[in-house]
Order: sequence, then structure tokens, then C-alpha cells
Amino acid sequence: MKATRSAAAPPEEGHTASSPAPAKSRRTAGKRNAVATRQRILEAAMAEFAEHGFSGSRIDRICAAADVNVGMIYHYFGNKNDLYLAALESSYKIIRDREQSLDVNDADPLLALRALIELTFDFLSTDPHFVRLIMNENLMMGRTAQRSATIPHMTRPLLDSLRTILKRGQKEKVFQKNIDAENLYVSILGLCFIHVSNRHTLSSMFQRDFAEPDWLAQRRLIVVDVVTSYITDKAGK
Amino acid sequence: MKATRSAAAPPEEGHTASSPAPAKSRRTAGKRNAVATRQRILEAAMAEFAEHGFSGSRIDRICAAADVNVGMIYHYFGNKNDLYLAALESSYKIIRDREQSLDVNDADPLLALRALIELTFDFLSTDPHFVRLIMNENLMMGRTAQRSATIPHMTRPLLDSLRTILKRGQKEKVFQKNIDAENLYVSILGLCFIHVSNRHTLSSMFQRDFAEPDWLAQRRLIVVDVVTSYITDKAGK
Amino acid sequence: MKATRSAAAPPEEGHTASSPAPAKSRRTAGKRNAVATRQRILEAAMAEFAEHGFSGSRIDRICAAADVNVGMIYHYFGNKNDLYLAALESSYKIIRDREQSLDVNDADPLLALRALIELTFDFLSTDPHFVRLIMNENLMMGRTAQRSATIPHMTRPLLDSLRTILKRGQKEKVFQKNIDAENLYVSILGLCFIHVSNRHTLSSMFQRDFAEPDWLAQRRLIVVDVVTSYITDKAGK
Amino acid sequence: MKATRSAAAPPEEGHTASSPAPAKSRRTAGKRNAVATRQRILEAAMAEFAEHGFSGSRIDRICAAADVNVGMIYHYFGNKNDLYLAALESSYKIIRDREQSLDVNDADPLLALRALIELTFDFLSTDPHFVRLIMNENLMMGRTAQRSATIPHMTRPLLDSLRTILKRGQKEKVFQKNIDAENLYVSILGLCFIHVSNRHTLSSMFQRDFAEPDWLAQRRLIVVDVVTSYITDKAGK
DNA sequence: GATGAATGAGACTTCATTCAT
DNA sequence: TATGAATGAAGTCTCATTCAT
Repeated sequence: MKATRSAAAPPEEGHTASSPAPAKSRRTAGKRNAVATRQRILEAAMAEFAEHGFSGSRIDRICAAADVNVGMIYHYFGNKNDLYLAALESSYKIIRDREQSLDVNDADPLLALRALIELTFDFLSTDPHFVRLIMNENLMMGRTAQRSATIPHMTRPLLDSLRTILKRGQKEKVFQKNIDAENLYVSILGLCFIHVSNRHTLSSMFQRDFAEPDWLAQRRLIVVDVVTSYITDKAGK
Repeated sequence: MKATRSAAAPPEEGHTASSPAPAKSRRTAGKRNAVATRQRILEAAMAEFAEHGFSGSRIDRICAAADVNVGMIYHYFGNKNDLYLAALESSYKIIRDREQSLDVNDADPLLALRALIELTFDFLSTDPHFVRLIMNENLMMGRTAQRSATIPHMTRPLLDSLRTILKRGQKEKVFQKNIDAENLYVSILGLCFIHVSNRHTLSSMFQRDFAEPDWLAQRRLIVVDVVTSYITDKAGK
Repeated sequence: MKATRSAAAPPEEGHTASSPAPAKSRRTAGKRNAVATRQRILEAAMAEFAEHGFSGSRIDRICAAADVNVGMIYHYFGNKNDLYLAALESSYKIIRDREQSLDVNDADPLLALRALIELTFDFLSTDPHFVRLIMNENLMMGRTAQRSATIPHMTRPLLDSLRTILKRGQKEKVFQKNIDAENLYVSILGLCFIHVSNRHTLSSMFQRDFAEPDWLAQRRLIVVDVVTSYITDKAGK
Repeated sequence: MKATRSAAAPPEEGHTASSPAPAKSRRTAGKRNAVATRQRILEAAMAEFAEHGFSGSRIDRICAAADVNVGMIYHYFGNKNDLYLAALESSYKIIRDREQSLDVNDADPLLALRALIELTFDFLSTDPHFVRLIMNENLMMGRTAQRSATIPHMTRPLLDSLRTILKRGQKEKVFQKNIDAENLYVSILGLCFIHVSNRHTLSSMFQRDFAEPDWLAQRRLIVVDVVTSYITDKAGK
């Protein structure tokens, strides 16, 4: 693996704390809040890259959305590639953080697993931005994710949670033995991801809308069923 | 849904997408052949669009790969968009044709289902081109698939096959009742698709290669298990 | 003046008189009538160049309109420039021929002049193709007209006619003395030309249609009035 | 008539269309100036479009003449079509402004009319750019002029002036009654326009140069004579 | 005489990036 | 910190013309 780096953390902060937020138009303000500006750019970039992919994204559109000048992007992020890296890391951070909000230890293992599945399903279905960003990154052969030091690091706690749930389920003889946590996560992700990632081609194939609330509600139940059928299958115990 | 159209090819010749380049230079080969030229362009386009997505693809690279002049692409396909439509339809045709090669009626319903899952898994895993093309199309909101008349048409036989299998499995009381064929296909697709579509980000997350033959062989078994556990679950019968 | 040449006359004719006009589709006929083919190309070219100007004209459109292959144009006319020359000369020939159909000697000079004006007005107004071709040629600095040997040659009889009319009118003391034939022709042309040549910009300026039959009929009277007022003006006699 | 729009310029500076290039290289000149850059592009475009027509004009040549980068044209004007619209409107503005510099009320009506004719004659003869631009626009069926909101608007004062002159001439019984201002303008334009618009084809026809100062001076007198003969014709009073 | 596939130069346009202020 | 004018490389597409059959 090559040298990795992270673009997520803003290099400086709080240094111009003395400058009060100007009440006058930002346009004429001269000095603005560096942290806020950086954040506005980052959020605009996350949306733009999710919407159009890397090469379809336009620096100008990001500027317009963030209400900043072109130069600011280069000032804060260096170039389009590094801005994209920052957007990618930021996006991963959101879902990983949310996963860690689950309490894995207290609950019934089946319920804990169900909660993780539902969280994943809901996160991916509610806002397609994350899914689209990941798809785009894979179309680019993951060349940016590879440069990131934070992405593998953020994955560890997720795997730990899954292993904890599995271990307790197997100990209580509710789950199959020999279930691989990594592979289980891949299955969950696949089942929760596909109708978002392939929403449009599936719609063309089947001539129906895969983002309909009713369909989603039903699909959510099915995904949980599929995973629990498998994990509780007597054949494997 | 707007008026749809199809850009799919003229008189077919049964090529796969990757027939090898002719041995001698076309330049000295003598006979010029419109059908062959068109086909060479189409195959090069399928590869290029799969590799780089629509906006990342370069007309010049397609020309080089197809060993034709730029103008030929515009002569045969009109523009980049329509060439992409033709490539997309051609790609769908390959998997849909392969699915129809399965014999759905004779076999044991569980074996028939397993065969369909394995065919899907193998098709997607063996050559990532199709998966990448579909991902790209979804990143573009399916705007090209929507223009296609042939894509929904090609989907009908697949659904029919699945329904036939399901009906027989339910009649023989091996399958759950009330399984929706469409939703089942989405599950199968999700389980077979994710490690190809998300190969690179998953690799970054888990620091391992999701295209390794050993891993794939194991994953293939698991996917079949997951689907059959669900479909044969006593709880639903 | 540079060496001039003419592209108007077809180089060969009647040599395949033995081949009967085929009743079957021209498409499969193999041999076609060379003279007719050349003529079809020429007429299509006259229309195309009039419609789109030289650089806006498309060889392909001319082929389609003439129902011939691209190569035929190069076979019969050499290249786009020479085809344009042929179209230009052909167009001039039509109006010059028509002018010579007037009988200049017998009539009352005022009536003869009036007939020439009306013929010019009608010719230009009825079909804007000629006007457009001339405009285009002037936009190209007359570089093609300069190459033509036939254009100045065709002008002589027109000037002769005008001089004849003028001389008789002056002899009969109906016309001013010292009227220059050339300059008079320029005036007539200007008055008959402008609403055709500038039809569209005048329409934008004045927000009315300068090709309306009623307006044209009134304009025709006015043009005759303007010229005759001038030519019969007492002040100049 | 469709929705119209105007591409005419930002804060004006009273240039004519052909202000000379600045002495020192812009590159080393220091200050960059958006207004000046825009104006340089506009002037270069007016010349290029007049010289070569729309489709014969080359963006690269305009860039070279304006000493700017290609991107600037698209930054300031959007595309070739809109640049052409701006050039067209700017050209019309020049002649319409000049017409309004005449004092229509004070003078003898015949003198006022004569002044307008001479101004028109001189404007069109002195610099053929305007005539060529108009010709080209008409060859394009006036499709750009139709999009302009300013062109019909600029025409109003011209018509008002003519009507004022006519009314006073008729009141003083020097002019014919029932002279239509619009039609009169068309006549004046035709007489002043033709030797410029058709300069090259007339030269080929008559084998003489219609831009010679002597010929122009004589023609100028004749045009005035033709119009005044008509407008003062006793027959119509 | 006729066909139409193929060519290649050059057109318009886009866009990430730099730089003087 | 912020601005926005300017750059230049590269992209898609067009079109007159040639050539093997």
C-alpha cells in the first residue's frame, strides 16, 4: 500500500476568532470566517461529486453552491482531486459515526443485528448521496480511497460491533456457527445498497419506481428477513 | 415515460463483446466492411464506457481501440450519447440472452433457482465491465436506459423464468409462499453485485482483495445459502 | 483581370444515346443518364447555395437533394468551388435570358422601360434564390464571379437594350438628357433588390412582412414611379 | 414573433467599431480590464462577421484580433451565436445613433431629406462592414435579428424623423401627398445600398470598380436626384 | 458511371487551474 | 483572505474530399 494521507481535517482553526461575524453582505465583507468557508465548500463538493461523479463535477458549480470564489477552492483544498478526497472521507465519517451510536452489547443479538441492518438500510435509502459517491469512487477503481488513511481506520469499530453481535448470537445458539463477519457485512450492504445504486436501471427494467415509500417499507422488512433467515438457519448450526 | 428508442445493432453476428482484433492490418486487408467496422466500434465503446464511465470516456480512445477514424463513430452512431445507448443495450442483451439459456422447467425448482443465482454471480464476477456500465448508467440517473425501448422488453423473459421457478417450488411446498419475484431478483442481484460494484472501496475498508478466486468461491456458496435459507424458511410456509 | 473560365457548359453530351432511359429504379440501374444527373446536381446546388451561402452549404445535402452519390459531384464538377461557379453562372443566365425576351425597339420608350423594371422586380421578388446567391457571392468578395468568363459577356445585351431605350426616349424628349445607362440600371436594381435582399432585417426593424402580396403590389408601382419621375424630370431635360 | 432578447453591451465608451490596438502588449500592461476586453472582443467580432459572414467566421481569428484567449469569448458572450447577436446590435446602434444626430425640425424639409439621404449614402459607402453584416444576417433569414429586442426599438426614432420631414414638406406643398415613410426609407436604402452590397458582382458584370471615389461622388448626386424627383413630382401633388 | 466507407484537418466549446490585484 | 480575469490543453463533432470496388 502506498503512502496514505488524509484531507479531512482542516489544518487551522480558531485563529481569527477576534473577527466578529460581519452583519453586512459577505460580498463586501473582505474578511470571512475561514472555517465556515472551508465547510461550505466541503458540503457543496460532497453534493456535487455525489450528483455528477468526479469527472462530471464542475468546480464552478461547487463555487456557486458554496458562494465562494474559484481561488478559494485551490486555497483550501489544493485541487479537484484533493477536494474529492476530503468529500469522500467526510461522507464515510457520517455513516461510521452513526453506526457507532448503536448499543451492541445490551440488546438481544438478533435485535442488535436487526438494528444495524435497519440503520444501514435507512441511511442508504434516505439520502442517495452517499451511495452515489461510493459508486463513483469504485468506478474510479478506488484510487482515491486508497490514498486515504482514515477510511480503513474508521472501518475497525464496525467490524468489532458485528463480531460482538455474532459471538453472542452463536453463544446463545440463535445464530449459525461459522458466519464470517466481513462476509455478512458484504451481504447486508448488498441487500441495502442495490435498490439505491441501481434505482434507475431497475426502474427501466421493471417499469416501476424503486424509491416509492411503500415499496421501500416492504423491502426493508424483506432485507431483514433474508439476513435473519440465513443467520438463524438450523442447517448451519 | 417519454418516447423510447433503440440504438441496438444491425444484422447481428453472435460476437461476444471481446472478439480479438483481426490478425492483419485492416489497412492492407483489402475489403472494407461496414458491419464489422460498426461492431468493432461498438465493442471498443462497451469497454471504454465500462472502464471510464460516460463523461470520463474518450472518443479518441474508442477510435484507437477500434482502429477507425473519428468520423466513423459519428457516421455509424451519431454522437457520443447514442453510441453509449448502443453499448448499454448491447451489454444488457448479453446477460439476458445467457439467462434464457437456462432450462427452467425440467429441473428441481431449488436447483433451477441455484443455477440462476450462480449464473448471475459468475456473469457479474467474471467480467466487471457489465457491472461498471450499469453503475455508470445509474450515476447518470438512468437517463439513457430510459430512452431504450429494448431494455424493459428484454426483462420480461427473466421475470417469467423466475415466476415459473417460484410457482413450482411453492406448489411442491419447498418454497415460502408470498415471495415476490421482482423483489427476489433484486435480492439476488444485490448479493451478486456488491463485491464487484464496491470492490475497491470494500478493499480499502477491509484491506483485502475482493476479487481473489478463493474469496469469490466462498462468497458464491454463501450467496446461494443466503437466498435458499430465505426462500425455504419454514416460518413463511 | 485573371484568367477566366466557365463551368457552365457540360463537357460532353449525347454519347450514350443508345442507352434507353431505364424504367427500373435508378438505384439498381447501374447506368444512368449522365446529362440528367449533372443537371440534377446543378439544380440542387443552386438551391443549396442560395439557401445557405457557400460555406453554409453542405455537399451531403446537395447529394441527397439530387439523389446522387457524393462521388458524382466530384466526378462532374471537380470540387465545391467549381460546383458553386457553375451554379452562379447558371443563375445569371436565367435572368439575362429573360431580359432578352423583351422587345425594346417597337414600344414607346417609357413603356419599354417600365416593362424592364417590372420584369426585374418580378424576377427578383418571385423567387428569392437568385438574390440570395448574388448576396452570397458579394459576401465572398465576388471571387467566383471574377473567375467567370460568361458573366460579363451576358451583361452586354442588357446594357445595349437600356441604351437603346434611353436614346429613343431622349430623342422623343420624354427623358432627361445625360442619363447614364449603367447608373440607371444600378438604381433600378437597388429599388427592386432591397426588399428581397433585406427582407428579414427590414421585417425586424419595422415589424411587418415585406413579402406580403399586397405590399409587393404597392411597392411595384412605387418603384416604377420613382424611376419614371427621375427619368422624366423636367429639371434635367 | 418569439421572445426577444438583447446581448448589447455593458457601460459604453463611445468607440467606433475600429479603434486601433493599444500600443504596448496587454500582457505587460499590468491592469486587466473586463470592460475593455469585452469591447475588444466585440469590435473584433464585428469586423470578422462582416468580413466572413457567420459560418465563415472563425472564433480563433476573433481571438487573435482581440488579443484574447478563446475562453474569454465564451466567458463574456456565451457562444458564437450570442457574440454574433451582440455584434449585430452594436452595428445597428452606430447608424441609428448617427441618424439621430441630424436636426430634423429646423431645416427646409427638402434639405433635411437630402441630409438624411447623404448621411445614409456616406455611412454605407464609407465602411462596407455594416452592409456586409446586414447581408449576412439576411442570408441567415434574419434569425438573429428576430431574437433582438433592441433592433425594432432603435428603428422608431428613424421613422419618426422621416414622418416629421414628410409632414412639413407636404404642408409646405413641396412634397407629393400620400408618400409612405416606410416605403420611402426602403427606396432610399435600396438606392444607397446596392452599389456596396453588389459591388463585386456589378464589377464583374460591368468591368469597372464601383468603389472609385469619382464614381461614388457622381452616384451620390444621382441618388439624391432620384429621390427628390420622385418626392417633388408634380403628378402626385 | 456509380457507390459509400473511410480519412484528417479543423471547427466550436469546456474546464481545471493560475495570477495580478 | 478574497476576487475574477485570463489561460491553454483537450474534448466533441463536422465536413470536404479520396479511394477501393
